[in-house]
Amino acid sequence: MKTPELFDEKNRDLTKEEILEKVKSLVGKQMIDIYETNDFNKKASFGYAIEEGAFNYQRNSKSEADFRNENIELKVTPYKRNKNGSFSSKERLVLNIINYMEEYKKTFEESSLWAKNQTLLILFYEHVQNISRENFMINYAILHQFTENDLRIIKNDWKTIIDKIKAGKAHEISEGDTFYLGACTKGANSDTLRQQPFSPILAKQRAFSLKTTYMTQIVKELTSRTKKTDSLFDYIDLIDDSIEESIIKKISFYYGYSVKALMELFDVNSNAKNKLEMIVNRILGIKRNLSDTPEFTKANIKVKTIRVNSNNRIKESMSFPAFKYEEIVKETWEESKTRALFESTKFLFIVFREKNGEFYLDDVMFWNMPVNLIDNNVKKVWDRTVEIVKNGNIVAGYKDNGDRKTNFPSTKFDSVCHVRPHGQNAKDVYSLPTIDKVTGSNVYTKHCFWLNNSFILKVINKHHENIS
DNA sequence: GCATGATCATGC
DNA sequence: GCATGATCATGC
Repeated sequence: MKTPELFDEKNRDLTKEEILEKVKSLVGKQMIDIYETNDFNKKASFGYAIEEGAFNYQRNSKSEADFRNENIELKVTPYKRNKNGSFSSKERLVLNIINYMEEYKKTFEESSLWAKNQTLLILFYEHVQNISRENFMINYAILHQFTENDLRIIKNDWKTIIDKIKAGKAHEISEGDTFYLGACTKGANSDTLRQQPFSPILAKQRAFSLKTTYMTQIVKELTSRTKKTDSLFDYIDLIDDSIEESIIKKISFYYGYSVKALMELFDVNSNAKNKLEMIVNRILGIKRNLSDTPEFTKANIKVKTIRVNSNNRIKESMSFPAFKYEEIVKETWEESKTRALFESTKFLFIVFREKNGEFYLDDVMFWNMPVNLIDNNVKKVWDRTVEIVKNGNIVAGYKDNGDRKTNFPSTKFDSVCHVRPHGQNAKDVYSLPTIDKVTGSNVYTKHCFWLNNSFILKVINKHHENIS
């Protein structure tokens, strides 16, 4: 095991060529190789082993980049293979901790973020289930510099975060606020709190980070040598450096057009089921789906088309991927998939309103769920759901037609969300951690969290009032 | 008429 | 075959 006096800080002054030379020798190496050839503690993280072992400088939390002469910051991060064979990033990439008391005084160019993270040397290793971490292998290394378009979006994201600090709302920062650059919680636990300059309320300690979805896009580019996906920027110009403004401006030009007129105008096949989304794609001039553009993938934006009936109601609530019963009972709320889903997703709502029997394009808005709703309403529903599953208490009884009635929290339980089936049919099931008391079965129909239609209506009506 | 259980349809 | 966005169907 290395002791500090053996480190040589001069290694932080290596030239770019020397750094890349060394990195080349690391690609294809397993953790165990790096531990052994560098006499390094096997319990250490891959990142530490590379910094202290392979590069022989002491790990630090300095505000300058690791390789200070070249201004290159070293990162080691995992990716994984999905069930369908594709690859995605396992985690967000954490950059530097945000000092709420200082960061707001700076311009982006002077920011701690930019000072340290202009150029990232990212080493990717594959995280594989059921193999010992010592055998994880570095498979890719890239010197990442932000493209001009990425940078414009990241600057805008940085400003969004800073604006929240300036408004005395550092405690309300959420990853869903921004597109590529997030502010994720970072500390010994989620209770690590810090002062903020414009409010007495202590805020969770957070770090700038590149969202998991942003990292996934990089992983996809590395792992697939084939097609490049449509870039949104091949079709639209960024206005005021913001995805948000650009898309709203382009779509809002067609406010008041009927679905029928838009379908004729953009030559959309009338039989298509997802015709509303197709219309939006055509308005933006995108060949495939808006949600498949790298920008929307990187920013984790879900596109949802919403129809408001003439009686000012939305017929359907909004569904999400089904949760796994066995998983959800093992999670804590803070670490749960459900919390992550609502915190990190940004929505693009495209609203069509019915008038005289026909739907008209009416509004476009980006939205993400405020943190207080996530940690109060959604948590309440989640807690109740977990309790029911844990106790084998899902089924409450049967209706006359044989349909089962459940104890899952309904729309009456909470104003924001509820739990309902979401599968191919009642036989589409996931296994239960506890046998259900009524059915005696160890499986149950897949369910998911749904946003209440009444809640969605409130969100879009409020937006409608604010702009008109 | 709505809430809730169930299911469809598409794409990978 | 399954995940996911979207919608149907009917008992209360």
